[in-house]
Amino acid sequence: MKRTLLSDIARCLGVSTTLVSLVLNGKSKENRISDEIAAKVLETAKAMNYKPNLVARSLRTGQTQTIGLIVADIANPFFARIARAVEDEATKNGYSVIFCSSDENTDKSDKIIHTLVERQIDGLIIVPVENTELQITNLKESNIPFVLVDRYFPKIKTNYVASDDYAAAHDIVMHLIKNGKKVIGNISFDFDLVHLKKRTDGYKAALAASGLVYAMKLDEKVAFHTMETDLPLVMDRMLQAHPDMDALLLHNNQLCYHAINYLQKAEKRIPEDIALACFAPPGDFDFNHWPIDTVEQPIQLICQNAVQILLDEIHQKGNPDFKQVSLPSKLILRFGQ
Amino acid sequence: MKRTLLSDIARCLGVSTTLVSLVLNGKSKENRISDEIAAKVLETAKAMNYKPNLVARSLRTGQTQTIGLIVADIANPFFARIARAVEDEATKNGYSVIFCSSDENTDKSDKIIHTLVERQIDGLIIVPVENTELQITNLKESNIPFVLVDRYFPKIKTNYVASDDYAAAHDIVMHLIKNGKKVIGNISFDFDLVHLKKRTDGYKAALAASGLVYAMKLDEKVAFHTMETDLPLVMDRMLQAHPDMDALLLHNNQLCYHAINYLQKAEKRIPEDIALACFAPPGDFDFNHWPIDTVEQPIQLICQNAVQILLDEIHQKGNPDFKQVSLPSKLILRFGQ
DNA sequence: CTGAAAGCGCTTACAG
DNA sequence: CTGAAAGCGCTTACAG
Repeated sequence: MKRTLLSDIARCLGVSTTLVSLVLNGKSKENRISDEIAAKVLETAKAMNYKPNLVARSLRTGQTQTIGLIVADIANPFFARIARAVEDEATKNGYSVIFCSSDENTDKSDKIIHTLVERQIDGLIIVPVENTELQITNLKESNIPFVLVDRYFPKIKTNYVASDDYAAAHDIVMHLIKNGKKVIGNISFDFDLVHLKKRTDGYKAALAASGLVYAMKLDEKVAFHTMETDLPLVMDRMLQAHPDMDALLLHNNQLCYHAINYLQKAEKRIPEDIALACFAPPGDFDFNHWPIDTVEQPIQLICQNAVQILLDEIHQKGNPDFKQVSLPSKLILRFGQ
Repeated sequence: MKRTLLSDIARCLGVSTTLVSLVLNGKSKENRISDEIAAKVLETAKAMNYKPNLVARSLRTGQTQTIGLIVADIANPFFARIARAVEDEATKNGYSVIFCSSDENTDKSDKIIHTLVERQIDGLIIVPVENTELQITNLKESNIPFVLVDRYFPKIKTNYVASDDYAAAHDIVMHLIKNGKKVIGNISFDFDLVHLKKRTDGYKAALAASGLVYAMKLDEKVAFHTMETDLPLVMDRMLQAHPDMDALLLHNNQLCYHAINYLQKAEKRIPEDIALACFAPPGDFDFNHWPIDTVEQPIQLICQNAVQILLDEIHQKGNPDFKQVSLPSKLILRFGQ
């Protein structure tokens, strides 16, 4: 069955395509099109099952009503939630979203950005990979609106929406301390990304504020792609240097799962012997057997803000001021007081 | 900075856009374009940082190199994995993917399909919602290639790739029985979808094959959107009717989390008092404290197959035969033998 | 109140 | 070996 075109409707009614286009786009009033003919157009379009070709419209208007979303890995629940939140906010505004996974890989990130730009997306929501400052700078120069999310580069002036990692790390470590923990470790990733650095800074600040000493051997990093094998080695090292370690802050939920695994094998009790706290997607530890403190980032709010900022910029091109938003996380404290 | 067009390159070199287009699309040889000029075109395109406008190309060729993906909820880890697997296979073949969440809602599914069709996607991968037979039939008539995934409608002839739910349910219940369980419950969703029915059929078959009686009060369903509150009520009813219930098959992982919760409150041991088995995304219970049997569907294989079938159909339009694939799941048995 | 015509940026028969 | 021209299906000044 051939698809109906604007011109089919026009021919069928003996009017111009201009007329039909105007009516179907709800511009009858502004163009003083008679109610009678407008009604007939609407009716005929429906009867002929007309569906506009959005590609043609896009070529003409220069707008695709599509935004690109770049995350590290859509299969990871944290990014899956970001995707959903972006989708909802975009859909509400008539936009669709094309997603791509960067796998924290610089080259892949570069390719993805190019593809998305060639596809003429109207804007981009990006969870940036480390060492992509140049890609982001180039993007700025090409005048394509974008908003960084979850992470950002302090040296580049861009829009971004992130969460308050420093405060969250500080506060959750304070909770550990308040519950008697004194030798607290910190495990991050070896990414050169500022949000991780801020978490570590927050951790350090909490120690300092409580008069606890900071020990280098309790402040470690693992490689993201090999965390499963790295984590036990790191924990071995930490416990060897500080056998009295009694709590641990982990920079994401997967690290925490591996830590649980490690502690079970080592027959340490959680949280009595070693308490765990980590950054995790909302709800992630709700059904976990062990009471683990988590920092839940306000994903939905972050994405709503990000999409809104993006759409604002799309609609008033050439806006020179950047929006930089930091939203508070939620602490879920599952043990002690 | 203005974007470079084909015509800019042509003008710059004093050749036609035809020439430039042919070269950039790697058709120099077929059109016997001199190596010299081809090289110059390539060089200039690079120097001018040319990025083709894929929207214009799409309008001309009638192909968008985009596939639409409709899942129930991209934030759900199961569907997030589907998204990732689809993305990888699509990207490998030069396609991008637009995703949409249906929320198991018929109207939403209808809207999404329309939007995607208007956007001229070349094909669709769909996890269909219940009661959308009509939508799927209409899609067939509009000649847009599509493949159903995870679920399908037995009454409609379409492409689909699913997993062998009957065998998986049968086999995992057999494992419960083999380990001494005799009063086994089954909790599904109240969706009118055949894959769920097959799971229940497999459950029944395992009971029958083992000489265990099937009890209606042990075979229950909950409403998807209210499972959290429904599940405890259902389990109350089951245990009231059969206080000796010693195992339970749950049709997805979330149900299982709520069941764990329930059993902990009831101070029942897992698996000694009541063993649990469920369908779950790969790896989902790897870090769980309780040894729970899971059926892991071969998501990656399903999606690779689905995308391949879709692309085959896109490239040889009017292909009349439907591919219907059922792939074996993997059983992860975590207790007993 | 309505229509003829140009144009978005490509690709691709067709001609030479 | 290369180019002029049509056309994909819309939207939108512009004219009347």
